[in-house]
Amino acid sequence: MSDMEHPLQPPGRLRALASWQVNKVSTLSARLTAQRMQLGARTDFAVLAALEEYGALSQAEIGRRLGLDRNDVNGVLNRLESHRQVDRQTDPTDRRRNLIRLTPVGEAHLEELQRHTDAVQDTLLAGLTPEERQQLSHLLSKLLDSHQPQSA
Amino acid sequence: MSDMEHPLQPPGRLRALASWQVNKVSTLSARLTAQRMQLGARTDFAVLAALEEYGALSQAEIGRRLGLDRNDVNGVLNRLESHRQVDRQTDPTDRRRNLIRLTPVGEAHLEELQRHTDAVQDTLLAGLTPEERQQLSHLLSKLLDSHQPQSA
DNA sequence: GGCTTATGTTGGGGCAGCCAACGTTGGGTG
DNA sequence: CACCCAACGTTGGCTGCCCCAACATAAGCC
Repeated sequence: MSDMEHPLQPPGRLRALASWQVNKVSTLSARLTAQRMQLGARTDFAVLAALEEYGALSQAEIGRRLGLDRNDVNGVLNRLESHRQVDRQTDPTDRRRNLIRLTPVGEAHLEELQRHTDAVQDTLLAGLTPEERQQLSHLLSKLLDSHQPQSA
Repeated sequence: MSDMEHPLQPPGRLRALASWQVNKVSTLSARLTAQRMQLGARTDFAVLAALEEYGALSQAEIGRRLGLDRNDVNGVLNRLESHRQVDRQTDPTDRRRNLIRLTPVGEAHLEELQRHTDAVQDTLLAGLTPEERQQLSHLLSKLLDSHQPQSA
């Protein structure tokens, strides 16, 4: 072996850094996602999932639940609405709000994205045992929960 | 209390998704970072750390070790060089390469950034016990290692 | 000598998070 | 009631990060 190729490892100051690791895993996940679908579909998936689980929501409420900025929610909805995946109409009981509703087209799209998402998930976590996956998810959940007002 | 504020939880389809969780933790980390330093300082820190640990490197090698694009490495180095934190000169043994060297100014800056980074780290992981932090870091390392050719 | 490869550089595209501002609407208070 | 404040949707813009394409130069290989 002698002094074969350098391992090309990142410096130790970074290897130990949780924020660095998380960043890398995040972009890795983005890369894997881009191989199977449009990158922006991740946000679409999140919004559609929120509507499917909670029914009609206002744009601000979507943003709060997903940790997204109001502006960005607006942009996503414009795209979804143009594809008829979502229905947008002013709330009669509060004319400031827009009530966003999932259409059948949107539901179908949600399920399709779910399949792609699951596939990405499997690829991403391929190196971990089922127990480790569960552990990782649990730790991340706990971390996120500890930062309650993760507004946006 | 009755039916106080909705929990404002994200939909279940996302809560269980490792890629979603990782994304959220990553942006959370970015937010915490932005409170203490320039956002771009994260990449500066990475580059400076690589130079400090491995000595003089070429730009391409920096990119490979950190998982950064050659172009972006170039941009960072332009900034670092303009601040005299880094020294750039063509490698006499291979005139294609630029040998990048850390200057004393750069070393000082690295240590300063290290302090800020540690503080961010503590805030980010505040909700986890030391054992959990170690576990999380270990799992993320294993995940990253399982995707060897994480080129850039 | 020619071929391929690597390197640095320039320029550009796209996504994501964020902030500021505006007009509209509701809720509350005087 | 008039008034002020808070929330909402919308527009526009900025920054960081990842990525791709192209080019000229320089090394290495046959």
